[in-house]
This record gives sequence, C-alpha cells and structure tokens, in this order.
Amino acid sequence: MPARGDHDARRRDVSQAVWEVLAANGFGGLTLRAVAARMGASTGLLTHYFPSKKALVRHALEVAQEHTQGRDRLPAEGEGLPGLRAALLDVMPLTPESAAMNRVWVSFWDAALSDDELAATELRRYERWRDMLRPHVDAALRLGQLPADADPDDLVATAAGFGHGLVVQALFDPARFPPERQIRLVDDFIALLARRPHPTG
Amino acid sequence: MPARGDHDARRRDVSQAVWEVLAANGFGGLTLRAVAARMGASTGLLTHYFPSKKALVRHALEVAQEHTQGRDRLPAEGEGLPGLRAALLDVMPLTPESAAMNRVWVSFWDAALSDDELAATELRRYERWRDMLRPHVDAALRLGQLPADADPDDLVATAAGFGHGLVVQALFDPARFPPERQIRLVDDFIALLARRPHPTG
DNA sequence: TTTCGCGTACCAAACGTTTGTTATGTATCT
DNA sequence: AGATACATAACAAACGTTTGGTACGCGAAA
Repeated sequence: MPARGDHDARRRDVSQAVWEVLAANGFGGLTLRAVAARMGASTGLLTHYFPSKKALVRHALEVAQEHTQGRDRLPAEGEGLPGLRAALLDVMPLTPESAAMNRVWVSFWDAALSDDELAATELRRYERWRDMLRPHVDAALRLGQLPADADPDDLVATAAGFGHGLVVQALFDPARFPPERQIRLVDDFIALLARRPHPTG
Repeated sequence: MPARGDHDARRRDVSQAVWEVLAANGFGGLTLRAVAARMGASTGLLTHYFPSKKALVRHALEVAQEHTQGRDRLPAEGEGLPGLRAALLDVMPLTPESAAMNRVWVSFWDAALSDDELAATELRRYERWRDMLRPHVDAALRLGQLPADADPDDLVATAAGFGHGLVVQALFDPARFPPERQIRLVDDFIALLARRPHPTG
C-alpha cells in the first residue's frame, strides 16, 4: 500500500484506475466498484478522495488531458506540412497504448452527447487539438507549401476531421488499418494538401 | 391503441421508440423503462416482443439501418466527384433529423467498443458506407478526375474518414460548423482531390 | 346463436442484482 | 487525543428480467 499520506498522488492513482477501466469497458462500464477492484481497494477509498462519481470522472479526464499532452511526441522533422504530418500521426492508434487512449476518447463521445458539462469538455478538447494543428498549417501557408488563398481554419478542420475519422476506422477495423496503412494514408493526405491548384479549367 | 395484432408493425413501433431514446439519451441512457415510457407502455410489452434487451437493440439497429439506407438522398448531379460530394453531404448533420441520426451512431461507438457483436455490426456498417463511396471514386478515376495512380481503397478510406471526422466536429460544435460551412468544407475537400499532381519538385 | 376454450397482447408488480452514496467502524499517524 | 485513511456494510434507487393476471379475438362445440 504505497503513497499512504500522499493525497495528490493517491488521487492520481485513482484517476489512473478510472482510465484503465474506461479503456477496458468504456464509459458504459465505468462503475465505482470496477475502479476499486482495479486498484485492489474498496469504494470507500474512492469516496474518501472524491465526493461523487462525477467529480471523479472530471478529475480523471483532467489527468488524462495532461497525460495526453505530456506524452512523447513524434519530433517534427520540419516546419509546415512535415509538422502537420507528425501531429496527425501523433493521434493515430499506431500502438496498443495509443489505441487504448483513443478508445477512451471515442467512448467519451457517448457520455458527452447527453451531458452538457462533458459536451463542453469535449468541445474544448477539440479546440485544443485544432490549436495543435494550426501552427503547422500556418507555417505551411507561410512557406508556400499550401495554396495562398486557402482558409487556414478550414484546412485545420479538414485535417482534424480526417485524422479522427481515420482513428475511428482503425479502431474498429485494425486488420484493414494496420499501422503501415495508417501512416501511408496520412502521408497521402499530406501529399494531397501539397498539390498545386489545378492550373486551368 | 393501434396495430393490435400486427406483430411486425408493433416491433417496428418499439424499434422506433428505441431510436428516439437513443437520439435523446445515447446508449448510456437506453433503458427498457425509458423506451416503455416513450411509447406510453409498460416494460412487459417490450419483453413480450423481444426476449432480451440485447435482442431489442439488435432489431432496432436493423430497422435503423434500413431507414438510413431507404431515406431520401441528394441526387448525384454528375458522375465521379460530384457523386462523391453528394454521398458525403448525405451523411453530414445538415438537418436536425440527420444530426439526431448521427448522434445515435456516434453514441453507438461506445457500446460497440466493449461488445464484440456490436463491434462486428459497426465494422459491417463502415464497410457498407465505404461501399457507397467506392463507385464514385471508381468513376472519378475512370473519368480522369483523379490521378490515375491513386489507390481507390485508400481514397475511399480517406473520404470516409474525412466525412465522419467532420460529422463529429459538427455534432459537438454546431455553432462553428453550421450547414453552410459543412458544405463548403466538403466542396473544398472534393476540390482538393480534383487537383492535378504537383508537376515538378 | 350462444358459449366455451385457448392463444395473443399487454399491464402491474415484484424479483434479484447492481448502481452511487452514506454511515459506521478501525487502524495508523501526528 | 484527535485527525487521517481507509474497509465494511448498509442504503435507496434503478436496472433487466420474470411472474400472475386481465382483456380480447376467434374457431369449435353446443
């Protein structure tokens, strides 16, 4: 029984267990008893650190958010489009860990669709992700890697949509979307963006 | 009390109520009592027509599938890319009804992620959607609207991913993704595909 | 024509289980 | 001694499912 007396660390332990249950069972299978069992503890421990399930979930999502942002990222091998490529590959379920993380977020959408507070959280999460793509799009525009008349906001939304859409397909059909193909699809998408506009009619 | 004695019609009524509850509360909020209340009936009615909740959900999804395939579609204003455009716009949440339908399917992902049978259903559903996009991609290739060396399977997967990714963004952020912008984004995406390959380095 | 028997359709209620939450007890630290 | 950190147990509510019963429709028997 580690970290006895370390309040914050214990809360993080609990959040980690919440995350693991979510990855295994989705939001529909997230119960206090399942979390407690995963920790080898009792529900009393959970209520000792969190006043309610909602507070628990809220904190777990915050921790997950930090974890998502803090984890290792593919180094951008260049400015502009190469950076965009790296940012997209960064969210793809290329590893089991990343797949588990994506499963949680996709599962989260169900909960968010019928809970205003969670919906707001999801909205902010999406904004944050687009904000991560945006610098690369801006740089690509500046470097002339994209048509000068393109709308950066629209490009970011398109890239974000493409990425998440690919994530969902890969989650449900890993056989048809192995890592190599995911990478290839991202590369082809980047190449698509890089093409020069159709010269004439 | 209509349709007494009409077994199949009654089952369809039940499925419709299931669908409405799903649209309102998501899979997490789908309970027999909620379905019964929506119908103004008792849970006994539900179990009379379906042996279990799982069977009920299964049938509701089948009905929904037929409904999805049978509804009005935007006419393809041309072969190839215009057809692809129409097919993509067809799934976008441009109307409240379409938004409700998309909410159900996105919500469904959570349930499918932790249930093998539902996961298989979702896999088939995705295949079906890609199959709807494929003829248009093939036609576009045939008509020279796309680079001849492009892989049709990859193009279809890319378009499907883009479409669903856009759906999710629009569902959670309708203010930032009003119908006009959704249409514009689809148009720009089609235009992206239509561009000629970059002539030289 | 009436009446009986029986299957279908459905409601109301209750079943056992699981849920989130709360109360109580008991070590362990300060 | 008193606060902290839990486990244990109980709680009401909600869940899917089961049960007992009522009302109805209809072919066969009287």
